Amino acid sequence: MLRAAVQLADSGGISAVTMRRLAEELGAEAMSLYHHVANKEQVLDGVVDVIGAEINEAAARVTLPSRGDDWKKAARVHILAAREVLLRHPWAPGVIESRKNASPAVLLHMDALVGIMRDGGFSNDLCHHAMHALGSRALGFSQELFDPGGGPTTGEPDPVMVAMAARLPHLVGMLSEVAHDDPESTIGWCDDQTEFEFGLDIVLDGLDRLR
Amino acid sequence: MLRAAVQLADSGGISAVTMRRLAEELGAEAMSLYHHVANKEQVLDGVVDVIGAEINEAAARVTLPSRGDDWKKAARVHILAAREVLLRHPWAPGVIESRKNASPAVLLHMDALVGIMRDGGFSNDLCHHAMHALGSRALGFSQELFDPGGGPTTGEPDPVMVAMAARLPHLVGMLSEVAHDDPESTIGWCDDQTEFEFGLDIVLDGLDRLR
DNA sequence: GCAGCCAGCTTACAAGGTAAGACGGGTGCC
DNA sequence: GGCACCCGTCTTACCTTGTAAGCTGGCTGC
Repeated sequence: MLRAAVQLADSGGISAVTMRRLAEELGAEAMSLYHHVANKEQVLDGVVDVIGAEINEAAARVTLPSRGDDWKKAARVHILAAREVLLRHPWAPGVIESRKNASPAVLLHMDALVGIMRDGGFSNDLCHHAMHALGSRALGFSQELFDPGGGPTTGEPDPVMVAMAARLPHLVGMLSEVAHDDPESTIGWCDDQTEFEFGLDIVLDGLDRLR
Repeated sequence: MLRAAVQLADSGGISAVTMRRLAEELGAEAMSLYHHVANKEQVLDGVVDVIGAEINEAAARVTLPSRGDDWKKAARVHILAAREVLLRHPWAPGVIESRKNASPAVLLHMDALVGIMRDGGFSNDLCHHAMHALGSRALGFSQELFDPGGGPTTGEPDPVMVAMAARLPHLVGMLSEVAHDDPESTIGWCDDQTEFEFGLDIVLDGLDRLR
């Protein structure tokens, strides 16, 4: 059932996951699902856990030594492994963030990350701050604020936006200079690999300095 | 209409904002609203814009000089002003993240932030990276991964969680040492002021170093 | 005084989650 | 061998929500 839900989301986005469609996919009726889960929330919890398990598998494949200074490299590949999984499931970040309860699999991932930091010499207190500072980056994504799916210039320019642009001198100046290449390989708008790693490295470097 | 929507969300969460309830609040019928907006998405866009305007007002009240080394302090108070607004509207981060299109007011806020960085001597390219590295922190929040609303120990311990704990040595060790004080003044779980500022400072310091 | 528009209203529909029970077949106990 | 019980499934139906379609009454401009 959870596998089917992941498949549905992969092909049609998370909104494609309805109890009826899920049941249909399994050759059953919607209400039959309720003998296995209490409600849809539990389905989504389970889906997150499936993704979490996939992340743990991926992370296990790239484990590096993490003693002392090595912690940073180890944490980095750990996190980037998680990111690779999420790139295959672009709907997952949203679902993960919507969960009220922690997924066991995701907790395992976080535990491993804390373990790496402790190996690196972090105090428990610093680990705690570090996990918060990383936030969703620990799982391999960083929610971008706006996400113009189609592309920057679909059709003629919006007159409201043109009027707006005059009041955004810095932003317009910045964006006109910085072209957004490589629209592939992204989760969101500019959340491409480069930007993600840039932000990640800032945080990891900052933590290393505090270590 | 947008004001009423914000009020509804403030008192009952974002799920309280339905077209029918919104209309009722205004002494009208649901379908009447559709003469002013094309669909509910536009209502939410507008709501974000209202919050964005509130943020800009708050930020305008605490502007600091931003030349040279001062940029960091200026950016910091700018961002913390935004955060204060969002603390009054805990449902807003979720709505903001769900938007497909940028809100003019939020763009103004980001433009101001870029302006501060440029004053500080950032190149356009570094500004761009910086905005991505900040992500939602630029607006004053950082989505936490899990959000146990009620509290950590509601009722007796969940047996599944107890079994799980044995496999999470680092996490359990860390959390048992680090008690979570001050559950007030939070948006999410541990996203309290301290953690937010910790993460923010790491990023700002990292950017300052690259400046 | 009339055409036309504007903003509201009524009605109705299509999803979607899920409550309430009917049903059918297998199991364990007498 | 028979019967009570239970488990998993199905049918039906309800409620909530967004929104399509079209009616209506009053104001405005000619």
